[in-house]
Amino acid sequence: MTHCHTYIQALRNQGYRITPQREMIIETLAHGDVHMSAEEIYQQVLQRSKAVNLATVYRTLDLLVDKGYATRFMDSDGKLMYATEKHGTHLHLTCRICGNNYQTDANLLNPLIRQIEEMTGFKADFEHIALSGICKNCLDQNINTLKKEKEV
Amino acid sequence: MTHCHTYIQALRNQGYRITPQREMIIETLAHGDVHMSAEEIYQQVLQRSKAVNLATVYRTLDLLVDKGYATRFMDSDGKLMYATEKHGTHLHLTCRICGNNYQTDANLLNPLIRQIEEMTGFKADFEHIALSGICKNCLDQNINTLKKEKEV
DNA sequence: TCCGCTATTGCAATTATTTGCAATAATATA
DNA sequence: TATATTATTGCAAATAATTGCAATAGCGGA
Repeated sequence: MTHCHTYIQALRNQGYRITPQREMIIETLAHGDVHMSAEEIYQQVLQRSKAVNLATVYRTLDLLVDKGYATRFMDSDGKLMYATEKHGTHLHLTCRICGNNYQTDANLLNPLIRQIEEMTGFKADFEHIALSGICKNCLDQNINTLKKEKEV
Repeated sequence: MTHCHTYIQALRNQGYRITPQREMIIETLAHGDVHMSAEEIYQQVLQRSKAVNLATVYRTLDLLVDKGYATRFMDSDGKLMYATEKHGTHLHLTCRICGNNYQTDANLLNPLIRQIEEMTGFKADFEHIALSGICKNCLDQNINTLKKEKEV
């Protein structure tokens, strides 16, 4: 059974109706890029069928997020993006000076997630986490500027 | 020197102009609740002076985020919130079944942040991290439902 | 103190996302 | 197969956040 059908079946098992729109949206998200915006998904679904509306895309994505099958997050430009667990846990590092994104080994998250479960019993979903800060490049090049920034 | 004046001085040092609007917005965010929405900040500033506009609030908050003095994040309802480092690193756990928020010891993040710095040289800002998942309560009560969810 | 430069603001328009409601359609049951 | 129930959709309106531009004002220099 393919990736997207897992979600579709799971939703059906929970009493949700499976419409052609929902199928196409889930498929597009599950088989598309690492992360996609609602508009991107909408445009791709439109190429297959006119029988879809942007509001429906948002609603379906919301449902997937509510159910834990997808994650909604803001990218470095503050834009809303969605991702499924297909690409696993993400740990992005965004430099607020140069704007570059660095991807780091998401396995670093595993101890944290495990510790939280031990301490609280909370079972975390896969996650897409973005940490903001300053990359090594900018730290090296802007040592004087940063010093001035912190002066009070 | 008080908390909000640190940011004001730092911005001034960087050549930004300090307007009465910016002062009030920064003060409200720095001395207000743990996290606030732009609208909440706007309403509070309005009580002190009519000389402010919601667009200005958003712009000032954006500037603070760009400079690393504040964090923008989505709360459990997908609503945009802002926070300063006053309340330190936050680690929220949001249950997607009951909707409850649990706050957990943010010190758990320290090893992760340290590890990232060692591996990549990336110096992370204070953060506000929200992990989605299922809390212990719901896990206990909904064991059958969850089983059904995962059936494929 | 005055003036010039230009960052910042208010306002209105634009864009992105959400919501209400009537029409449509998925699906269970007879 | 037909029907009933009601979830879901499309559409338009509403809300939340962003952007363009002329007016305003912060602040450095003379």
